[in-house]
Amino acid sequence: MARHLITSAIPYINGIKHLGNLVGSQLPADLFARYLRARGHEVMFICATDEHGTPAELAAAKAGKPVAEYCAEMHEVQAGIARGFRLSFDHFGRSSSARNRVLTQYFARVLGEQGLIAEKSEKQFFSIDDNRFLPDRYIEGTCPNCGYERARGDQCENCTKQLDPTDLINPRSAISGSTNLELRETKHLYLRQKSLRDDIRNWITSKTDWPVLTTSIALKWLDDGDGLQDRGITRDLKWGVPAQFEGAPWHGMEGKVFYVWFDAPIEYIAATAEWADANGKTDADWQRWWRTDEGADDVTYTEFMGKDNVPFHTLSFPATLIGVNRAGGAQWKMVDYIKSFNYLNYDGGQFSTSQGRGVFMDQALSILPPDYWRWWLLSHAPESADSEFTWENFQTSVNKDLADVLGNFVSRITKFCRSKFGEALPEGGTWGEREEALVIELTTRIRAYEAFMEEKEVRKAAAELRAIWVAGNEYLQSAAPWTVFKTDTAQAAMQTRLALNLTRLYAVLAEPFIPDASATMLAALKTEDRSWPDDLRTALTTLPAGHAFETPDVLFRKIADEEREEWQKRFSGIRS
RNA sequence: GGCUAGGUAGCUCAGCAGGUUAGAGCACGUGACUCAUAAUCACGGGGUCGGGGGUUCGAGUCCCCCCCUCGCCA
Repeated sequence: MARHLITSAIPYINGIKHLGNLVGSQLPADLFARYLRARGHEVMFICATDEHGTPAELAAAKAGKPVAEYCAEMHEVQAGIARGFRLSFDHFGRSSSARNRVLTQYFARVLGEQGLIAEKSEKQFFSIDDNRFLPDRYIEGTCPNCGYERARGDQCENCTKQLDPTDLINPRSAISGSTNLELRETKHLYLRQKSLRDDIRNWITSKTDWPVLTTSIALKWLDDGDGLQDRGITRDLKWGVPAQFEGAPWHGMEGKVFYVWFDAPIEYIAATAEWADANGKTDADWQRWWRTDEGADDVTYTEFMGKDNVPFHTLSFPATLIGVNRAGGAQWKMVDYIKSFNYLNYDGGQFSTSQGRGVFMDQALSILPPDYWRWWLLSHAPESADSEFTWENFQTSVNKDLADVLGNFVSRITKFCRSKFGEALPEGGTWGEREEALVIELTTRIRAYEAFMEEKEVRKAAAELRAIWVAGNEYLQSAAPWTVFKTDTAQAAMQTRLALNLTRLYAVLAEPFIPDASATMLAALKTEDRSWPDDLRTALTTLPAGHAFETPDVLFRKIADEEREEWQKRFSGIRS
């Protein structure tokens, strides 16, 4: 019995995420959380929406709504889709919550008191017509290097040259197109990460069991070029956590907010506090997950994210926590393991939110139930390298694995039993060599499955689970109760009873991957016994002779070629 | 240009403290079975492990060079 804190990278608020986002963080995190719960561990699984920043303000303006209202609505939309995919968050929070505002300001204050925050003055473009400062990438102009007329202030997309907004010829606002810009002096806070470089490096290098993908990205940022740079943690915006507050160790930050990447990871903690608020718990109840001085010592904390999020989770957020812990007051839990993922590509190119390319979460649910997506995405998770979604692969994988191997197993044994013995587990017969051999094989495979799940080796766990399903079909095929029935009814009864117990076992083992089908299987077997198969002999005799069941409908219908072709066409275009 | 990861059967991938005839799933072929969602099970064909050198008794597995893909950074 252990305590596991699990967080998934928090999705940005301005729209519905695509399947690549889902498989890179929320879905594998959910798999892990469900598995650990099934094993009887205490789990706190946290996610949230990341709501601050310029993109949210602009999206709200485009929708003609106040930004707070827009975020509240989009949060509900994303929460609904998460439920649709059966993501089992203990809490799905909001980075715009009061809890996050308080915590973010608290962390900033302590960092300031520790001398880890510097004030810097700099010049930034202010758009008079938009009445706002413009982030680098929201300024467009002519590239001084290649003459491309739509270069962005951070980089020219045409010649890839890195730019400073002031380099641009004829700069204009990307929001309104206005050229009525002026450079204004503005003051910002910087997190002095540079001074924490050695602490961060020591911490990273102590994590010898992390995926190379995670540590190599972190070390690269630590050491490349001039090494880790101090990072601006405030912005000239209205929508965010106010940077000037009572007790702040600085002045003159009125009208400024913390940068979205400063408050977003703090939301992991805040969302746990939101969980406590929403469930009538006390501060101590959430602090025992995050405060090592308040009982979080025995917590194992695992983060899930796509590779683009790694720098923030290996450098900026740890820098914040190291700095605050240094103050000697509250001691905050740092991550124990970061599971990072590569990208999922779509049919020969990239998924793209901005271009609307690929399949988005709401669209996916509108054409097929969540288990189909969960199974395909997890069994093809981009762990060792980028992987690719194609409709053909999706169709054959899902039809073969779910419909033929698992679904048909359940179908054939329940229907066979119903026609020969009726809808209750039949009595009689004794185990022989074939059954003993099955116990040995399943024991080996289930122990391997457990190991892969604990190591968060998602694809390998999926492959092992599938092999466990196949073992059931092999058993039935060689036992052939339909033939045995003709000469030895009792023996056929034993074989049937065993196979129906296998069905319960499959429901328990597969629950982290395909929770809906798992629930359907248990309901059909009229049992709520989800006990984990520590001992296979026990697991395969859990349902006794005489136990009634219901023959379920088809568990997974197959995807037809015509459907696949239609979807292929429908999703090849651009989402509006 | 620098760096990370990768280039293994038609497809998706595993393998690598270096060691007998290189593995899995899908696809393909043959057979078995008929309980089942035209499902299942068995067997089989198929790879000069990106290319070239080197170390070694022996190299997808280590070293060097080159080519290609993806990403990050400059």
